[in-house]
Formats: sequence, structure tokens, C-alpha cells
Amino acid sequence: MQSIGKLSDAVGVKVPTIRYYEQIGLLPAAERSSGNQRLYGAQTRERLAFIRHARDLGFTLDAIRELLSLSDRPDLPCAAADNIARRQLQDVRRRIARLQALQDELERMVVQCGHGTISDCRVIEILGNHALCTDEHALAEPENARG
Amino acid sequence: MQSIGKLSDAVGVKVPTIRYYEQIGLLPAAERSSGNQRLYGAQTRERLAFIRHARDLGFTLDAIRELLSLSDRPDLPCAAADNIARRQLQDVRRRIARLQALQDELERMVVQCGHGTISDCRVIEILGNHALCTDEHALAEPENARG
DNA sequence: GTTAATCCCTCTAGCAACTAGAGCTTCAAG
DNA sequence: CTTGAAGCTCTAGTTGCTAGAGGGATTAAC
Repeated sequence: MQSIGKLSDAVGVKVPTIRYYEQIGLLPAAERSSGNQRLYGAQTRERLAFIRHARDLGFTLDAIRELLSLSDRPDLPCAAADNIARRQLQDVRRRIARLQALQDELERMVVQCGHGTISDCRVIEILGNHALCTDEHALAEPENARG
Repeated sequence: MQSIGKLSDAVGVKVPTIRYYEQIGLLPAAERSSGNQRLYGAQTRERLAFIRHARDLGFTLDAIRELLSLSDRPDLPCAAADNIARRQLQDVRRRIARLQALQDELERMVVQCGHGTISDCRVIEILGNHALCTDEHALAEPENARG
């Protein structure tokens, strides 16, 4: 059994974050030592590694909760988990496309800098102008919850 | 001059969000009608459109504040802006790299999913197992402030 | 010219997903 | 057996919004 600090080091999730995950029910309430300190076994460590990895990949805690509940019932069809992944993939592709456009503009700006003033740069114009957006971007539904 | 509601519809930013941007100083204090309601002209509308797109691209409000400080002073020599632009570009490149790794992994998941039950599905396994990560992903520095 | 619907106002409180700090207890190394 | 790190609980702060209460303004219909 590991202390919370060792678990933190092993998995790469900060101590308060682990406690937070327990608090919101993503991790089960940990066993306690005689002195009331949390103790973790392999199972919880794996679960935490799963959570950490999914967070790194941009999954919300709600999506992770969903995935974890699925993994507890492996007899269900795969489609549910697949749907979550597909939704994430769509979002990621959209973000990459937009960032690519911005990267192009910023690169051009940096190149052009040194030959004039900011007013020559098109970054502001590009970002302010709907007409210059890609179709994908222009049609994007209102985005939220990126907090 | 537009009411806040029309502006909201035109730009695709919710009314309370516009007021919030004013509150934190991203937008100037709006003109008011005789009845104390906010009125907006083309200039603020463009500024808001800029903010919206930059947010869509994943920039923090602080980064946007910086970019806006460029457009607020287009007479500055590019040398002054060069630094900011380069830093933003670095950030964009890092973002793209991370998202690309994420995209690859999600694509792999979706391909491998789709037959059978969750027990056959590798989404859970892939997310739980660091060894299956791409190098890029495995080496990613801890991400934060996504909340 | 009034009434109803719909906007708009300010203010406070809440969300996700943490993070930081205070003030105290427990553990492990020397 | 001390001392310093690590743990505990609790509260409050962060970012970027979002929702609601309780009221005033504007507009469209009658």
C-alpha cells in the first residue's frame, strides 16, 4: 500500500488533485492507516493513471466518469465508449484546423516584422474577420465549457 | 449603434459574456442610451469578434489581452510587437503538437473500436496504459489551467 | 395610450477542475 | 526522541464564464 505522496509521484497527479478526485467520487474513498492517512493499492493506482491519461487527452471529468462506468460493465456494446472518443476526435480536428490558420498568420507576422509597423500585420484582421474564416470555423456551433 | 442583444447575435458571444469582458477590461465601457442600456458600434463589434475567434482557438484571455494591445497601438514599431508575436507563435506550435498527438491516439482508438463489446474495446486499455502512448504524448509536460 | 412581451440593468452565486494556504497531526530518519 | 517532511481537514482563490433574482427600459400590439 502506498501513501498519497508516493501515489502522486508514481502517477504524476498532484496530491490535492487526488484528494479532489476522491471528493467528487472519481476515486473511491481510500483506506486509512491507523493514523488516518490515505493508503492506496494497485487498483486505485491504475484507476488514477487512467484518469490522468484521459485528462491529458482532453477528456472532461464527466466523460471520464462515463468511461469508468463503462469499464465496470464490460459486457455492454463498445459503441458507447466509441462515441465518446469520436466526439473528442471531432473537436480536436476542429481545433487543429483553426490553430493551423493562426499559426500561418503569426508566422507571416513575425516574418514581416522588422520591416514596418504593426498596422502592416494581418493577424488582427484575420482573427477579427468572419469572412476570412474557414468554412468549418464559420459554421462552428457556439462553443462553451472550456473554462 | 447596436444593443447588447444584437451584438450578441451578430458576433456569437452571449450577452453575459460581453458584460463580463467589459468588466475585466477586455472591452471598453460601452456607451449608454438614455435608459442606461449599452450601445455598441462597429469598432467594439470587431474587437469582440477578434476575442471570440481567439478564444475559439484556445487562447487565454491574458494572451488575447496581449494581442489586443498590439492592435490598440498599430503605430508601434514591429520590434515591440515581435516579442509578443513570437511567444504566441511558440504557444500555438506547442498546442498544435499536443493536439496532433491526441488526434493520432483518438484515431487509433476509434479504428480499434467498433466491433464487439467493451471488453474487446481498447479505448479503456489505451487510456490506462502509458506504455501504449506515443513518445510525444508520453513526454508532454503536465498540463493545467484547462478547467 | 396602455398593456404585454421582451429586452436590458446590477448583483450575487455557481460551474469545472483544480490550486494554495492555514493550522494541526502523523510519520520516518538520524 | 527530536525534528522536519508529509499528511490531515477546511476554506477560499483561480479562470472564463453562466444562471438567477429582482427590477427598469423598449417595443409591438391592441
